[in-house]
Amino acid sequence: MSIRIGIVEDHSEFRQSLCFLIASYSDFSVLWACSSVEDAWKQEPADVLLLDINLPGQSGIDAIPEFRSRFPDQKIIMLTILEDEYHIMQAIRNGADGYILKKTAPPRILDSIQQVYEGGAALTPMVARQVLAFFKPAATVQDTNHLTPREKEILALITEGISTDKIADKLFISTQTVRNHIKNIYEKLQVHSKAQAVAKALKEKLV
Amino acid sequence: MSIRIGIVEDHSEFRQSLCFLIASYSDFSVLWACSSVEDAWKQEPADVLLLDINLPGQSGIDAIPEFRSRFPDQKIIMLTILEDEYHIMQAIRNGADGYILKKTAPPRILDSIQQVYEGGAALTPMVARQVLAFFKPAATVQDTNHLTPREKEILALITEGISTDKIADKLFISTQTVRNHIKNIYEKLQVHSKAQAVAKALKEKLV
DNA sequence: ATAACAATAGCCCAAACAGGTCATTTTATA
DNA sequence: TATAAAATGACCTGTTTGGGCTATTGTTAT
Repeated sequence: MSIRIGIVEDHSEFRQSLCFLIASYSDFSVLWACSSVEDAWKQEPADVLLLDINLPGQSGIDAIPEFRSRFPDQKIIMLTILEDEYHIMQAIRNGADGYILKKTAPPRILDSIQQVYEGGAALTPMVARQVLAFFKPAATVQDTNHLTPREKEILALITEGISTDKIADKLFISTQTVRNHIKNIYEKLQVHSKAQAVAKALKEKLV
Repeated sequence: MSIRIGIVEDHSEFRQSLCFLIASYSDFSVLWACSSVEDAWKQEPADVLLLDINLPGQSGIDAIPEFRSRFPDQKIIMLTILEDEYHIMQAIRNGADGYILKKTAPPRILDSIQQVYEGGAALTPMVARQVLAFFKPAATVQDTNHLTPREKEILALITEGISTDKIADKLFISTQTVRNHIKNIYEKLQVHSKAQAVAKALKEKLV
């Protein structure tokens, strides 16, 4: 069974090229292709949606939430020429699973579709760079200084809801050791359970 | 001129494999390969550095800032088996240009090196997904609506770190009832422990 | 060299928790 | 007035956690 793709792209030439490209691989098939968000509502859900931003009528970015609520399982990849921070971040905040540029080499576009279909996210390298840039100035002035690196690491894993045993597996140390670290964390944070530790860590941005 | 690569990887077998892989492409060459951060300081700057996280001595993540200040032009790609949020975000905050998993197919590893060398960033799809997840806080407002008022109330108390028994006392209902509510909350939030419930509630502002 | 700290690992016990199934009552609303 | 949803309560089982200990190995700083 091939991955069924929906295309929303108003530039007819590029839309045609995409269709030909996709049709030339047996793993992919074009379920439908249209030129506006409004037309897309009349279509059945695809596995993966290739969505342009600049469209006649509603913008592709603004349509993401509605696509998601109508067809929660349909993955959404933005395929656009826009590579500015504003559009990238808006798309991501609205829930896009991928953001790739039209100038991307055809095989890479198909790679991205495959990756997103498999549950990953796909970002063109230059887009990925801008996304990562958002995290650099962080440097979170942490009050956690009294927590050792190992303790911070374990607290972060607890905050992800991972059990003591799983943390031990992940860090390649014994369960006992993890439990000791947890006890020390509790003492430093003045809490008595994982739920409290998670609350404190998240509320005070220790993680 | 080929892209000169530095490798810091303590697992000798994997290090060898990487060297062979890279050597088999004319566009890439291994400038040096060593097994610890400490050894890496003795090497000359590479174009792109493949850096493991779990290493004897200093962790690859902690070494990123020093690599960056010593050799600002050297790109850094984390190449690791760790795919948890904590390590990913730490690496990004510290300034990594890429984060890919060791299980990545060899051609994709080389793709990533090329992309990073060209000024982009490279993220394995599953890593990209976790990074993007950081930007969608809203979206889940809907999800809270299916929690009943009583469930929200109890979730809030759990988030304060109060035990099941104490919650029962506070609400003048039996411990069993509280436990049933908690079970229902777990099912609706798709979690399996209080720590996870607190994390989800706080991260998605359900409380 | 010695003290302090971090990270590792183990033991025991009691309390808390998670998962499963079932049943009753109240409340809202179609 | 059916009926669906919410809130209440219970039993059983096995797992996880929290708190109390001790102890070894490194590393760091005095």
